[in-house]
Amino acid sequence: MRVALAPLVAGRKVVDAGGHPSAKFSAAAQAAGATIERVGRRGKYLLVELDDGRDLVIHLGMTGRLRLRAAEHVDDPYVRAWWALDDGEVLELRDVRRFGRVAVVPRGRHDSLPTLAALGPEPFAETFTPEVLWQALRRSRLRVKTQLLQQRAVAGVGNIYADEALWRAGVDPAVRKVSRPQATRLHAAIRAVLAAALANGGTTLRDYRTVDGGTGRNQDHLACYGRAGEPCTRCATTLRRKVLDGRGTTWCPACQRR
DNA sequence: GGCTGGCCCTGTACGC
DNA sequence: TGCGTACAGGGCCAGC
Repeated sequence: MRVALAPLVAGRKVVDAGGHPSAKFSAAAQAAGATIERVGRRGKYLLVELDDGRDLVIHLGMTGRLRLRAAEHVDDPYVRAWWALDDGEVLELRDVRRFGRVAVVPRGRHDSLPTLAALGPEPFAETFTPEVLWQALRRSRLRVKTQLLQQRAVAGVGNIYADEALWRAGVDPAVRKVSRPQATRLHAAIRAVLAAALANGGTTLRDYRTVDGGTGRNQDHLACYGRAGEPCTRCATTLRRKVLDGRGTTWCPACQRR
């Protein structure tokens, strides 16, 4: 997403902007008048650096999608925020379920976005090591899957990739204590699952789209998520599903023993 | 400070 | 066919 978006908007001035009146999107208008310097990313957040020392922070939520279109008016009730650029194009955040979020904050000041402020290391950063993951996980008594979703131990792992990584690592998503060898396997699994997702262009379940409007292919490569009732590809045991701390969770009761 | 559970929101699937 | 209900999910927040 960031890679596709950055060359299209960097250097462009935001001549006008607006957002849905809800608290989640109304801040979009505050970017008007600023010029986009570069586009960065932290976890699931896009950080659009503005030339006036502020960051436009965009979280796509579950169903959010950014797209560029020509300026002529298109009536789309699901556009929650928009930024008109000086080249005549409009960057739009289309988010059917309004789970996304937009904020404009002084550069690096992310206090208003607690999850971003407390975000763990990037999964492919050198600082993210098996030891770092193990130390982070053992600091809390939350279930291991819940910790992954909190983004504190590592950034960018959502529900789908948490299930996939835990399955690949052979770790029960419900455990509250992870051994060092389990953490090592989980570290490798997280990187492998995210690398595969990137290589496949993302995971398309219902509403997800890439920046150019296409769909990802990773859903065709999922080994665990969404396959409850089907045989585990590793041991042929029937995969099961349950709600864990409010999130749908699929796991193999044989491969992922406590 | 850490943890839990509820809430937001809307399209889709399913049962009646 | 049409209606009602359950479900999905990321992150915030109130309450414990």
